[in-house]
Amino acid sequence: MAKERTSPARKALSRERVIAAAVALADQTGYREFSMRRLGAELGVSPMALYKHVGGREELLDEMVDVVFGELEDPSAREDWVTAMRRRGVSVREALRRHPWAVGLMESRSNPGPENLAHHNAVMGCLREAGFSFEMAVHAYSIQDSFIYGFALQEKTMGHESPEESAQAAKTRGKGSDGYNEYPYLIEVEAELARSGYDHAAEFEWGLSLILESLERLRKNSP
Amino acid sequence: MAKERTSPARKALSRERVIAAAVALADQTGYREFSMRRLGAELGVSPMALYKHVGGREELLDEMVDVVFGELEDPSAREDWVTAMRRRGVSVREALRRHPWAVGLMESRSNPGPENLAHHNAVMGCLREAGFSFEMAVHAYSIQDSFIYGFALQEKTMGHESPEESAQAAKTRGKGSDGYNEYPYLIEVEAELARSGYDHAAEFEWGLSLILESLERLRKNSP
DNA sequence: ACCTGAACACCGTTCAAGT
DNA sequence: ACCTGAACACCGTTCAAGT
Repeated sequence: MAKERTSPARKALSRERVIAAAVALADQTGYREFSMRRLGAELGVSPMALYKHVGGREELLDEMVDVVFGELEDPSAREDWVTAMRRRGVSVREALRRHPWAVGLMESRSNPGPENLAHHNAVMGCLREAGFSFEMAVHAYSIQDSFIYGFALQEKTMGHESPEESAQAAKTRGKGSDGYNEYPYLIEVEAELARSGYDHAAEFEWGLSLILESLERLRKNSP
Repeated sequence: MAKERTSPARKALSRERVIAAAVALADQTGYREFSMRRLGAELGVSPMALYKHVGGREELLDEMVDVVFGELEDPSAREDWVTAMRRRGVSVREALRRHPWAVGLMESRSNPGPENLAHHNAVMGCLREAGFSFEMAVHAYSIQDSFIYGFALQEKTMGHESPEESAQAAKTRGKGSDGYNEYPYLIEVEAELARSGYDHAAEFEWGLSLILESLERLRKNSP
């Protein structure tokens, strides 16, 4: 018999397997708990084995971020630009809810991966094809992504509660917070949120719509 | 002579001195390099001495973030709400340029400090007094902060270059990037940025204005 | 070729000990 | 009352050694 695996229990490591396991580990444990050593343990391997496949922590993070970019909706479809952008915006928010560790990272990697480049190209293409000038397309891209990533940042903090859950949270928070007495408008917020809750998805779509409709108005009123 | 300082060289530690030194250290070295041990060294003291004054790393970060909130412009002034909000928005961006380590942290601290609460109360108050309904004021607050913090996040990545510097950067980046050939719209971006550069301040104010003017339109057209 | 152990230079934090 | 040293349980990463 020719060359045979001596320890057959574990599948051989590969770059793809390391990256996939890294994303899964970060999804489960969060960014704070994610480490090379834990990832090694998760794969049943010494931490140093990883370095034969991924170069280092920073390079691995680059790859993980590109996995998330790969999950975003491609706006190149032939719909009108507003619904194309709305859908891709919603898909970014949803991807960042699945992968909260990616929130501060999507726009902070200094060497973007292929999925990242392809997505940026597709968004810019969608806007240019819709008739935006170059300057306007840059503005439109900037304001959308600022809103989307900023919203994701805030939502990450406030948690993934449903409207009902956040109403309950606000109610119990209101009890102990005597320190709020100097802040009448914050008391109103707590009281109203305790009544009706806070619907993150609805808030996101309200903001995204305002931005897209304003951009569409500008697009229509230009040469 | 009564009780006298035995080691006079170092001023005595205090909560305030620790917090101020922490902000200064983070400003200089960035979030990545900031640590309790380095802060101790900076203050000429063992790392463990800090724990008599600040409870721990997380509590210290809470206090540092509240220092930044204390630097924001108070929108309670009696101007019209649009310029009040515009000014406070600009002041948030500027504060986050002075303190880039605070970018992911402003909206992610789970127990807000007094400056944080006072600022939120003032913003909400400004919007309510301007005639926004409670629901609309929440929308208006959410979309503004999403945009502002998201913009700061992106700007932090791209660096604090002047328009001229970023033009130069885009030019040299364009040379080596043969991989961009599949992405025609990205090539356009690189080419245009190499010509005109990218003015972060102008981009920020364009986006903020679009949001504020859209909100003002909604406010005027309501009961 | 692929993986490992020991080591290095770091973390935050606890706790008993010093003054 | 305030600070320290040694220790614990972690990091990312290098490098010589194993198979």
